[in-house]
This record gives sequence, structure tokens and C-alpha cells, in this order.
Amino acid sequence: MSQRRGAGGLGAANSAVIMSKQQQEAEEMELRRGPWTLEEDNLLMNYIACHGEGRWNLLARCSGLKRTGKSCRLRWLNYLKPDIKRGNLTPEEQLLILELHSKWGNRWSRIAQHLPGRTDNEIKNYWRTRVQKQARQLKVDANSTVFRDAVRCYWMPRLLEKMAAADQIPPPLHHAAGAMAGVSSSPFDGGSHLINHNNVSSSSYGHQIEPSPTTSSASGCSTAAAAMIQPVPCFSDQMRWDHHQIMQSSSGELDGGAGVFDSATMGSLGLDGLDLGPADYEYYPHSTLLDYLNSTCTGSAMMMSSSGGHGNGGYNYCAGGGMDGGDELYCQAAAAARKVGEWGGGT
DNA sequence: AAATCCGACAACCGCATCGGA
DNA sequence: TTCCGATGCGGTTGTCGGATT
Repeated sequence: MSQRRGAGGLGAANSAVIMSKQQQEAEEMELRRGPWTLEEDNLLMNYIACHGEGRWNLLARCSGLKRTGKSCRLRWLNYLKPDIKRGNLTPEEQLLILELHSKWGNRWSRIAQHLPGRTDNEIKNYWRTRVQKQARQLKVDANSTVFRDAVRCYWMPRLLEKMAAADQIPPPLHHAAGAMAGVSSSPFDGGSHLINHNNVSSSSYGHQIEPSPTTSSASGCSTAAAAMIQPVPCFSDQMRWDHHQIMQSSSGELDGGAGVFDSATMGSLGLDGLDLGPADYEYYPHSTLLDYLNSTCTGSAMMMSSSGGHGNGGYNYCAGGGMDGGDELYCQAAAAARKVGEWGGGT
């Protein structure tokens, strides 16, 4: 790393002629680069404990650290700060990231503001290593409509499923929880009345959510979902609204381009990134994201294979039949609405 | 057991923005 | 108004450790 850093990020043409200010500083002061040592961490923490955050260049000069102010700031914000949350991202956090990214794009710091204890760097890495990997394997652009909708209609519901499962909602009900992310019979009721029959009060997100008239067992969503919703008002409404738009659109807004994905890709995908446990397979006729995409592309055949039974999966959103071209990519709405009706007792 | 591959993460870079002189 | 330093942001890459061959 340090070798590359030694050459800096300068273009080859410039590097021989122009020396950046930072490089000059580095050479003059023999600034350290690369991984931080324990001693450096201690120095930084002690200095901040005494003087507080901020004025990073001053800190760098006065603390005895042979680092740039930038480097000190980054080390503190991304690693040493006491409220940094460690460990894997929870399904709730993943879901939030997916949703917020669909809203804001690569505004990592903005997204991070809604995930307490998580840094923009961590979120960015998650996106690149998990989400973009899926897109690469599917041979679609991560920012494409196709992929975004696949994420929304396939990935998000499963994350919601996991959250619901964590709340110990029985399978038929947590199917409905999954469906909540994908569809609704109206933009704002989201089928949320279908779940949380267990009246669970705990939240794996780490903060307690007071039951409200809209999140109670009578009409609310799962508590985990509710917890997730808290930091971002309109989150669930936006999601449901998006799907309402999908449902309302008979022609679909996709312009195709996805086609049917090849079997090699399909075989390579598995459940990468989704982190589902073995028990989850029982309920998912679409075991992969690619599966989902293919099903939306190939129209009725796959979709209808599951249209008959309870408990055989809630993600065959395709209404099937009567679609052509790009429409086939976008067929989850009607069937899903019916599924929601089934799981929810057809109310 | 060794070599290679790959995913995850930490860290750096350049550029943009902000605020004070 | 302009300049300049400080800070923040997003993109990129090196390193490390575990998995696979």
C-alpha cells in the first residue's frame, strides 16, 4: 500500500513534474502511511480525550502523530470513535441501506446518518462488496432500473422476512411481512395489517419502538420493520408507493435489456449476499435473485407454478401471461396482491 | 502443505464545499 | 470579493485472512 501511496494518486504525467503539497509534507516530515499501530491509536485517542475532536491538522501537528490531519480524522471517525458499531450489518440495516440508496444514490454519508454507529465507509464497502457483486454476476448495472427493482422486489422482501422471522412470526405471517415490502393493495396501507399478530415487542434493531396506532397488532407492521422505519419517516410509505406505481403500470417502465439470464450465471449465484439460513429455502421458490429476474422475464411459466398453494412462496409476483417485451420484466404486482390476500386471510 | 483466489475492510487520494481572514 | 486552510465526501486500492484448489 505504502508503495503505491508513495507515488500518490497523481497521474503518471504529472507525478514526475508536479509534487503535491501532501507529498512535500510527507517527505519533509516523514509522514507515516498505511495501517495504524496501537501506539498511534492511543496517541490519537488520548489527544482527543484532552482536546476534543476537530482541528485535525492542528491535532496532527501537536499530538506527536506523524500522520496527516486527514488521516487522523478518518481513523477517528471510521474506527476509534466510541459509538462505532461493530459486527455485521443487521437485516434491518441492510434493508435501510438498500432503500436509502435507491433514494439517494451514492450519498454514503447521508445514508450513514440514518444508521447510528455505522460509518459511510462501512456502508460504501457493503454496497460495493455485496450489492454490486450481485449486479455484476447478473451482468446488469447496479444502478439500472432492472436491478433496482429486483432488489426491491426480491432482496428487500427477504430481508423483511428475516426481520419478521427474528420476531418469531409464523411462516404464513412472515410471508406477508415480506410481501409488505414488495406490494400493497394501496399505496399506504401496505398490507401491514397482515402481520405482527404475535404482538412482539422486541426489536433486533436495538431500540424499543412504542406501539402506535399504526404499528399495533391491529394494524401495524412487524416491530422490527417498525423499528427500521423510525429513523426515516416515509420509508415504508415510499416503498409501498413505489410498488403501487409498479402495480398501476400495466406497461411497466422497464425497457427490457435483461433477457433471460444464462444458466451458468444462475448456477453461480446461490443466495450470495442474502445470507439466508437453510430453513428459508422451504418458503422460497425463487432461491436466487437471478431466479427472480428470470421469472419476471419468462412470464407465465414459472410464475404460475406456484400460484396455487399456500405456503409455497410469496415471491412469485408475476401475474403471468399477456405480457410481452419489457412488460415481462415487471410482472409481480397482481399475483403478489393476491398472495397478500391469501396470507392475510383475504380481508 | 503450499499456492492461489477472493471477499472484506482500512486507508489513501482528489475534489468539493465551507468559513474565516 | 478573493484567497486559503480546514473539513467532508465519494472513488479507489492495498492488505489481510479465510476458503479453495
